[in-house]
Parts: sequence; structure tokens; C-alpha cells
Amino acid sequence: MAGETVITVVGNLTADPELRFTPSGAAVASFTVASTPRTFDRQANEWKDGETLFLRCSVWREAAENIAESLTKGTRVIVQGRLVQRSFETREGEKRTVVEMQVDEVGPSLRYATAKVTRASRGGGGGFGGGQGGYGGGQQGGYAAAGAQQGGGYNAPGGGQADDPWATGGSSAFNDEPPF
Amino acid sequence: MAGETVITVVGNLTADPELRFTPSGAAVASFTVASTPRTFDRQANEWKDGETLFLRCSVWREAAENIAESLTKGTRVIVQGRLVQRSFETREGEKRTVVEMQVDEVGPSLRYATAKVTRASRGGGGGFGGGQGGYGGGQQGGYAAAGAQQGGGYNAPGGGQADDPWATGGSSAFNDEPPF
Amino acid sequence: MAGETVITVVGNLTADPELRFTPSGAAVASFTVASTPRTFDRQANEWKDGETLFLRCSVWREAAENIAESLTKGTRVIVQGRLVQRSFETREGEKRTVVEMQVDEVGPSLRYATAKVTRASRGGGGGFGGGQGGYGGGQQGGYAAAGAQQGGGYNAPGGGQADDPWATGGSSAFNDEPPF
Amino acid sequence: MAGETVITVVGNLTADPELRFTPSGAAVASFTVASTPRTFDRQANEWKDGETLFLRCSVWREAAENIAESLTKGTRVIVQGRLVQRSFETREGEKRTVVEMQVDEVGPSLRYATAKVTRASRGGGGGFGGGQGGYGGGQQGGYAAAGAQQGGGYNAPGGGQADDPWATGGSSAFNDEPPF
DNA sequence: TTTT
DNA sequence: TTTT
Repeated sequence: MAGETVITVVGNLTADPELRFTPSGAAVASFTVASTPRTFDRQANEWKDGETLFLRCSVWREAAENIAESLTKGTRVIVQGRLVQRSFETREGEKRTVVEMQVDEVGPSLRYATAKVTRASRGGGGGFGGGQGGYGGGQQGGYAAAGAQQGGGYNAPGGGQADDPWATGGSSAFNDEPPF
Repeated sequence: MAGETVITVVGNLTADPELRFTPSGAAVASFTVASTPRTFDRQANEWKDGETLFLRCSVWREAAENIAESLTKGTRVIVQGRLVQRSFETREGEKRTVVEMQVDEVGPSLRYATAKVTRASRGGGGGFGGGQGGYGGGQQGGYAAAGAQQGGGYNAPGGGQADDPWATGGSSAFNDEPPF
Repeated sequence: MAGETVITVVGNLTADPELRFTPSGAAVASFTVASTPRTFDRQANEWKDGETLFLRCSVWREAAENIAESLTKGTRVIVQGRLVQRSFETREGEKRTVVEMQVDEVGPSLRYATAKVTRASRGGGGGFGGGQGGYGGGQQGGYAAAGAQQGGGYNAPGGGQADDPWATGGSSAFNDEPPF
Repeated sequence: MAGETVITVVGNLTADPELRFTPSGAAVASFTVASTPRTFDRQANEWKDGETLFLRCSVWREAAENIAESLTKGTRVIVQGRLVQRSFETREGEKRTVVEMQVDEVGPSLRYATAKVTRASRGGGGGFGGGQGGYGGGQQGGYAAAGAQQGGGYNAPGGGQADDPWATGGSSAFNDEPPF
């Protein structure tokens, strides 16, 4: 009896996702995420790549079809799901167990610039209107792009805490240099 | 002295991201994620929406510019980062503190079908080839698409543990009905 | 290159921890956590136990010695650490890979009442004063116990947000029935 | 519509937990965790303490009573729960919102040696027999203690994957120096 | 192989 | 087997 084993992994696809269908027609996609931690080596006093974790992932239904269309080998992704253990038998009749992930949420990471190019599009598109229908028809892509409110200083940020500090100019957040 | 407070939140943008620049030219984007948990009400014996969490998020550098281009109001996103507390002063000179998130990774969730439409594109594009080059030029969008190996029954899935069970036909994963 | 794969698992020890020492004298403890998720079966409209995840865990140094002393078979624990993959060779010379956890933080869960009994003590003890000195010597155990300020209505809760709501009487948190 | 916002925080109690009871008799404990991240400063090329996060936490029912007995100011704890937002009104009638945590699991961290002392006990006690009553009656405390199998080299570790590598002598895990 |  |  335990809460949950929901985890989030960030890494790169080792190959294009595979899409299959169950007899009843449900889509299931599977892929492997390679996640290489960066750790600080106290001895050497430098950053090093740790051992890569290769984690097998399964996605069902809509999400399965979505990722088959938009994620490819090498894509950096964010994957959230539950760790599960699956038993199976080898061809030699030996029992084995593997740890895998049943994916709840998955999407491409926008952390690096390389992610940008691919979202160029013609006549509409642009933006991930995840919501209840098609928002955002009509952005033209390009740099200024995608509906971002680049300008204003006092536009209500629409959320958060009472008397939101982001709305007040001169917040420390907008002085120099990122905090990390 | 504490490990980390890395968390992952899934939710929808309450507005388009705001993009600004520090005096030194570093990009910083901010947005609010609305995350509504579904919880099972034991009394009523049914699922209900919990209280929505509105969490203010900041993103720096490349990622800031990337999201300003591709995320819009309503997008369902996966956000990973560190919880931080920020102090500020109200216009009345009162000290306040808010809990926010410094984002490490963020991207659109591909969980729902609505995410699909927006990635249609002309002459290439398509797919998030996060990697260093060929983002699968040539997919036509549409359903079969995006490099997924839809066909085979026994193609090596190229991943996972020794003697990978996914390679063996008839794995339980491909029988009927998703497990959840 | 990926952020981190820090995860937290809650479950029960399948056996007492094993404590060993490296040639250089570093302590390493290992144990297996059995984590059984509860999931809501939509078909049956009821809660069921999911498949149990058995996750092998390693702990080093001080923590290794601490857990060897205080955790036993069956203990419900909270374990935080990094997922790692370890390669090894079977006696038949076959290569294998397993997913395990390198533990950063671990401790007994105080969720259930059964956890209570074992902490009874004589003349001192009681309480886990992990902090910077005085572990409250002198609590007598028993129910009212352990330094909790049961009484007051307006004692400053010493932390948190400006104008902390916990300090104001009549907060909704103290009306009837827990929210879950 | 969002999965969950389950998070885990590690930190120290800023004060003893406060225990109260709702009119209907349900116990609720509250406390604040101070969590100070260690981050690597690229400029200075050294580790620094980040800004401390003070997170207000609520615990209900059994767990509330358990922690009131055993956690005290300064204790290092592992806390898992859901981030929630709570609205309230200040004495001036102003609306405010705070981010807090509804705790699912909480316990003392056994990471540091200081945690050890407090578990000394007389005639029984000792160990957290989380299970079905009092296991482990009779450990004497002290170092060898608490059911740990310190000895053997080849005792079956009882867990994990097929052909468990931990059972094989000479695993890399038992060579010199911890991996971090 | 654990377990409110 | 991936990868800023």
C-alpha cells in the first residue's frame, strides 16, 4: 500500500517511437528515453556525465498517436508516468522482470534552440493550442511570434497570488543575469 | 541543507507567455500554469476537480525564447523546475513572499488529440527533431506519419534490458485494452 | 544530457536492510522497497491494488548505518534518490541490466498509527531532533507528547508567507473534516 | 485538467509541529519545512546555499498525531504531498493566496548521523516496525543493532530482478568508494 | 518479496 | 541506444 511512484524523466529518444494497435484497436506507442545525468565530481572538481539511464516507455491511446507523429529519434522529451515492473519469459523459458514506465504525459522539451526550427509552418499552425479547440490560428511563426506579449510592463499576468509581484515594474526578476 | 525541491507540474497556460529581456540581454519568459487535480471523492463516490493551483513560472535564456514562440494561452504543458520563494514589496511598502517555479524543462503535452492539429506543416517540418540535424524532412503530417514504425510485429525495439521483452511477439502489452 | 531522474518511492521493506562495507571501510546498505499503487478501476468502479513494484535500493555512508539500525522488514519508508541502471554479468556470462535506486534520503513514514509504538523510550529519547543540536531531551513520550504545541490559537507558526494565514483564527483549515 | 502535483521536499522543521483538532475530532498537524538547496555557482566555481524555501505543510488524522509525537524543531524530514493553494482574508479584509502542501507521507530522514542518538531506548522499542505490531522487540540499540544482517557475504538479498546481481560476490557495488 |  |  503505497502512494504512487509517479516520476518524471528528461532525456532523448533513442529511436523513433513505434506505434502499434491492440486487437481492439487501441493505439500503443513505445520508445526508449536516454537520460544522462550531469553530476559534479568532487575529486576532479568538474562536471561529468553520469551513467545514462535507458528507460523503456509505453503510451496509450491519443497520446500514442500524437507522439508517433511528432517525436523522432533524438528529440529531447519530458516524460511523466508511473514506474511499473513487467514480468515476461525469455525464449529459454526463464522468468525475467523489467522496470518500465507507463506514460501519463509526454512532450518535447523546448529547452534548447534546436527545438525551434521545426515549428515553422505555413498558413496558420504555430503554437500548441492544447486547449479546447483551435486557438491561435494565424500566428506567422518567426521570432517575435506566437502570441507572446513581449511588450508591456503592467499587463495583468492573470494568475497567481494576490497582488502579483510580476505586475509591478522593477521586480528583481528583471534585473541582470539569470540566477543560475 | 536539503536535497532539492525539483517538481513537475502539468497544466494549462492561463495566458500567452510574456517575454522580456534583462539589461544585459538575457531573455526571461514568465507564465502561469493552472493545474487542476482530479481527485476521487469517497463520500460522493465520484471523480471531482480539485482546487486549481495557479503557479507562476520563470524561464531563462533559450528556453524563454522558444516558449514565447510556441506556447500560447490554453496550451497544456509539462513543466519541471525548482520551487523557489521570492520576496518583494508591495506598492504600500509591505513585504510579501510568493512561491514560484524556476523552470528547467518545459514543453507542450501531447496527451490529447487537440495538440495534433497545430503541427501540420508544409514541405518538411513536422516532428520535433531535437537533435543535430535531420528532423525527418518529408513527413506529410496526417495520421500515419512522423517516422513511426507502424508496421512490423517483430522489429527489434532497440531498447531496454537484456533480452528485451518488447522484441518477443505476443507480449502482454499488445493484447487487448490498456491497463488504465 | 538530461536534468535529473530524482524520484521518490513509498513502500515497505521486503526484508531487513543488509549492511556491508567496502574495502576502504565505507558503509553501504541495500534493501528492496515494495510499492503497491492503489488505482481506481473504472470498469469495476472500485479501488484496487495495482502491480507491486519491487525496487532495489542502495544507501551509502552514514545513512547506511542509520537505516541498518532503525529500519526492519515491513517498515513503511519514504525513499528519495536517483534511478540508475547497473550492468552486470550472470554466472553464465550473460550481460544484464537492472534499474535500481541510489538513495539520497530515506526514512520511516509516520503515516500510520503502527509507527507509533516503537518510538516509546525511557528518560529522554523521543523525537528525531535531526537539527543543529538539542534534540529535545526530556519529552516523556505518550500521547500529548513530543513538543507539539497543542494548545494555542494564535501562536506564530514561524514560517511561510507574509502575514501567515495560519496565525489567524478561524482558518478554513480548522473547520470540519479533512479535505481528502 | 492535470495529472497531479505531487512533490517531495526535504528540509528541517522550523518549529515543533502544532497539533489541533477539528470540531468533529479529526487531528490536523501543521509545520513549516525549511529547504535549502545547494547549487553549484558556475561563476565562483563552488557550491553555495540557495535561497531557503519555507513551505507550510498540513497533515491529517493518524499521521498528524504521529508526527506531533516524534518530530521536533530542527528535525530533517522527507515530506511528500500535493501542492495546494489556499485563499484567505487578512485582518484588513484583503484577499490573499498562499501555496502550501497537503502531506501524504512524512517521516524523519536518516541521512545524517545525528538522527541516530534519539532512537536509543530501553527494553524493546528501537527500530521502526512499521508493520503489524511490534516486531523487533528486544534490540538493544547500539551499533550492531536493529535486525540488520551485517555479516554474510552471500546471503540472498531477496529482491530485484531475475538472477539478482546483488547476490553475486564481487559486484562493483562492493568495491571501493561510493559513486558520489 | 512487502503492506492500513 | 540518445544527447547543448
